[in-house]
Amino acid sequence: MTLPVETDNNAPYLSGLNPPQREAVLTSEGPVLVLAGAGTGKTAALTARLAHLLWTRRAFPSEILAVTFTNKAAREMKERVGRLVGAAVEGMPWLGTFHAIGAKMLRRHAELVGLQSNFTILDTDDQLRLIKQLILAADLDEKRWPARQLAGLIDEWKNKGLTPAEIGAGESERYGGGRGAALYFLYQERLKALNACDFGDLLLHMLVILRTHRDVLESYQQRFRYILVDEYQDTNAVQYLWLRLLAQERKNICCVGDDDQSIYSWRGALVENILKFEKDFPGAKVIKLEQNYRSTPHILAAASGVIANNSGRLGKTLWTDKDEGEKVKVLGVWDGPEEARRVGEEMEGLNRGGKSFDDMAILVRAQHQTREFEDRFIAIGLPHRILGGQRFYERMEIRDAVAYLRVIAQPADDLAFERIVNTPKRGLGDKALAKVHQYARAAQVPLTVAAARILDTDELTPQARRALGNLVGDMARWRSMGNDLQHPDLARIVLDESGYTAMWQADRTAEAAGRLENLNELVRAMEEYETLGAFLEHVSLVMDNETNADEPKVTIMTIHAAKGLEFDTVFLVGWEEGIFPSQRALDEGGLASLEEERRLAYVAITRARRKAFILHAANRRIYGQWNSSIPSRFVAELPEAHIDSESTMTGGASLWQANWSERSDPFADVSRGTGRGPGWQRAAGVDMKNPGGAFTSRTFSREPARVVESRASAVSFGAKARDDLSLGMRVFHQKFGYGVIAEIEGNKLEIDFEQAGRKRVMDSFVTVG
DNA sequence: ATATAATCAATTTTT
DNA sequence: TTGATTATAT
Repeated sequence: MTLPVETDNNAPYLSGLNPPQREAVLTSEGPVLVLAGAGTGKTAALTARLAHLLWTRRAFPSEILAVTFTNKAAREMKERVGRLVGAAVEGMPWLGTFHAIGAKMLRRHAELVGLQSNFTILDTDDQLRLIKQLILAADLDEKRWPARQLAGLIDEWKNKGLTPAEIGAGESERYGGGRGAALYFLYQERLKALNACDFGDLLLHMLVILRTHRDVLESYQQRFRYILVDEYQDTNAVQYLWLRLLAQERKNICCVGDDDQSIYSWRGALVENILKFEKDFPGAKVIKLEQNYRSTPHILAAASGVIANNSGRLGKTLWTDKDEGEKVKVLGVWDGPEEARRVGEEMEGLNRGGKSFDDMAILVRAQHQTREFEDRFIAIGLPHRILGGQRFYERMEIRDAVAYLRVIAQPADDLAFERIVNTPKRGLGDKALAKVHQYARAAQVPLTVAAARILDTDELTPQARRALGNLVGDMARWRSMGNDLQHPDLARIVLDESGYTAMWQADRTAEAAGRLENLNELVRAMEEYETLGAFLEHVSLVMDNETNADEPKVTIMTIHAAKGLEFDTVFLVGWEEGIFPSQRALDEGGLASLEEERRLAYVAITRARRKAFILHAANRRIYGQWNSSIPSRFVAELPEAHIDSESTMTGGASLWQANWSERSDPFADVSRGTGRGPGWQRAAGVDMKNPGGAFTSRTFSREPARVVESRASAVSFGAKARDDLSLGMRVFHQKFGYGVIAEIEGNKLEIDFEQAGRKRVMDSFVTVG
């Protein structure tokens, strides 16, 4: 501390902070770990800390590294610091997400890993298409070895900070019969050839550079006098290694997080990072923020009661000076539709009582649960928005448009070229494209170059040649126009001249108008960026969509998406074993996963300011099958003194609760659906014979149901035809409706449909009717 | 080259 | 059940 304490205490950015928050702000030197419970004013402390460093001239804005996980968090921090210290934030070039900062650094040192500084950043979709090509080339069966699996594996390795050379035989065995590492290597080679990298590379390449180039590492160690990390419990191995290298020299690193809110282990986050902080940075000061400014005592007690069942916590005790408020309401209902109905009624009631729909949210465990509520709310006209669906930049039309721009900005971008070469349709199909590919491979040039050159040969059919010639000519023209045209104007011209806009104008489907609107919005968004390159960087890194808030709406979203948000009233739905905690987590990750699910429950409850509802249904339809369900074990973990229970079924909640204590493992004889494995088949077997009566099947049918032959296996018996069908019989088909059998050929039928005309169909797809 | 039929696979999600 | 993806038929 160089400045007198008094000066510090009077500083404007300290007003309104409680003592531990102040400590977190003022302890600027040395390693600091701030354990910030939910709703304890973490962001306030964090931004004040930044303001403090700047205000007291401990560092220039360019000397502070401040990393967050999401763009939203970065934006918010920028805004709030700006409010405290004025325009100085403008000069904070190193405040951003891990990936944005990684990209920024990597552009400066790209040549050290064999890239040019204008490399493209591929999104998951591009990545997957590229991997599919590799799998095809490697002569692997894509059925047995899905591209997604390899993509996931490569991602996992990158998250762990492993380059292809560092993949051991055991790891390599996880894909393609031991070819995992080799394919990872090929993938990286391919990326290099495309002058591209994926998200993982933004961090991994930089880690490699920092490790192998002392001068680069030292220059960053010198530059970053202070390092600040938000959501530290979410860091993965690469990010951790990165931070450790960068902080090694000055050791002024401040990490903020909450071990109880670690819910991203499935994408590589390591809670251990936060648990072992004191070991990593000896002499670290640990500061706990425990005063909660968000929720009522009942809500906090409910959340604490649940999370207390976890082991290995750092341990915090949240408290508040707010008034008691209402107890958490636990509501048991008969089935999913009733759950939606009750939530809707409750929300309308609150709204009549003067609460805005904006202050209410429904939190689900999995995205598909949103449907039930959407259906219901559309039916009753309750204004709502569903968050976390498709993002703006993931929409087809946006990706197409961006692909056009990428090809123009980056001629080596083969993936973008492939995407647009026949969109809109210009008669360049598989075989024409295959020729271009072949040429490109032989000549070792990008597809755009190959396309131009192949025009001089007679390889293509005349019409394909003409179509490709037009496209190549257009692209050349657009590229040269790029020099003396504003990029939004260029984009408009490209979209028009390519026929892309026309394609959607001609489209009479319901979505077409919206897509055109999106394209307009895209061009408008471009105006905010200096160059086309800067815009493309934004597109690949900043995948969030601004939701325009017009009329008040209730929000429906996943718990994951709700982290960091808060609402007056929160509805936590689907608290049933198998749904929450999710069966898959339980099956795959054992106790560790169960504890993560519990943290998820903790996050969910702590989103509520005034009132939380927790619902569970006795019956639920999952993938078309009715299943019975029992309340989540988390319901039983809620401390009784802080909840009000109600059940709309006779017998009430006590019936369920009793079930829990009577048997140590209530699932031992219950087949629950996981969607795979024999357990799923058993469950399906039970319910097929007893549709809608799942309650009975669970409680009274002790015998494991026989495995029912699925339709798929009947089909695989090939020519064996059904014996219940004959010529002239009237049958029903899902897609075509009713029709009469005109011919039977083994298991294939010719049917004259009343609406759709004559079709050939497999017999397993029709029912007698 | 495209439209249509069959098959598959269904947590959480950022960048 | 639904939707997305892939294979097949026109």
